[in-house]
Amino acid sequence: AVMILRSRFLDARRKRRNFSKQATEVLNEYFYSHLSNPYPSEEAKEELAKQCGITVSQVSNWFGNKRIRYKKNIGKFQEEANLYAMKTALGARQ
Amino acid sequence: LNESSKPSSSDTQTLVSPGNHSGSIAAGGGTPRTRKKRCPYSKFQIRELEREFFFNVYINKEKRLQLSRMLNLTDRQVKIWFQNRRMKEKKLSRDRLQYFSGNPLL
DNA sequence: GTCATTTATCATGC
DNA sequence: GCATGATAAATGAC
Repeated sequence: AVMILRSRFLDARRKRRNFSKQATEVLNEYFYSHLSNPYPSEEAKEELAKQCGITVSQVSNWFGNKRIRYKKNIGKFQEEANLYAMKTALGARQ
Repeated sequence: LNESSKPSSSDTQTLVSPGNHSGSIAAGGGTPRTRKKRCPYSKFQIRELEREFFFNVYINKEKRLQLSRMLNLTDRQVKIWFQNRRMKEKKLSRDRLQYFSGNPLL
């Protein structure tokens, strides 16, 4: 039984699975609403992890990847940025 | 394959953009200092590093110099490898604990 | 020394 | 075929 768990643990680490649509939504909302300083605190990471159903490490990985990929090609993310800017603007109006 | 990642003699042109580590991600205006390009180590280098890591998680200066010469790495690279390896071990322990602690065993 | 990062690379999903 | 998540070198703060 232990060996089975161990092998499953190793496999779970190796295999990559995309996050849910809702999780990506939450992460993007935070990223684009903090675009001037997209570095969530440890507490914020824990809250995001809770909301998204992922681990704090996965939140850190997501923000690390997002920051570098956004910086390397801002143009590619312009549409996405406008979308979430619009979304938060409408949300604040309610 | 790749046994040499040491900047032996005059290799200092495998260097890249700065280590922008301050606040925003908008590329800071000045000081484009150089950062060494990330160079994955060979299987042989990893095997020897892991072998030493198994004996002691903290490596002393003499073994470090010895290893760096054997693997054609700088002593700084060996030092940093051990630092990163200790962090990896810590993360593995955290993940194991989280995975095997009370939760669905699916 | 630790540790949050940056950056490139690897592995997988689709 | 790239998008995406995870990992491996390398840096810097402390």
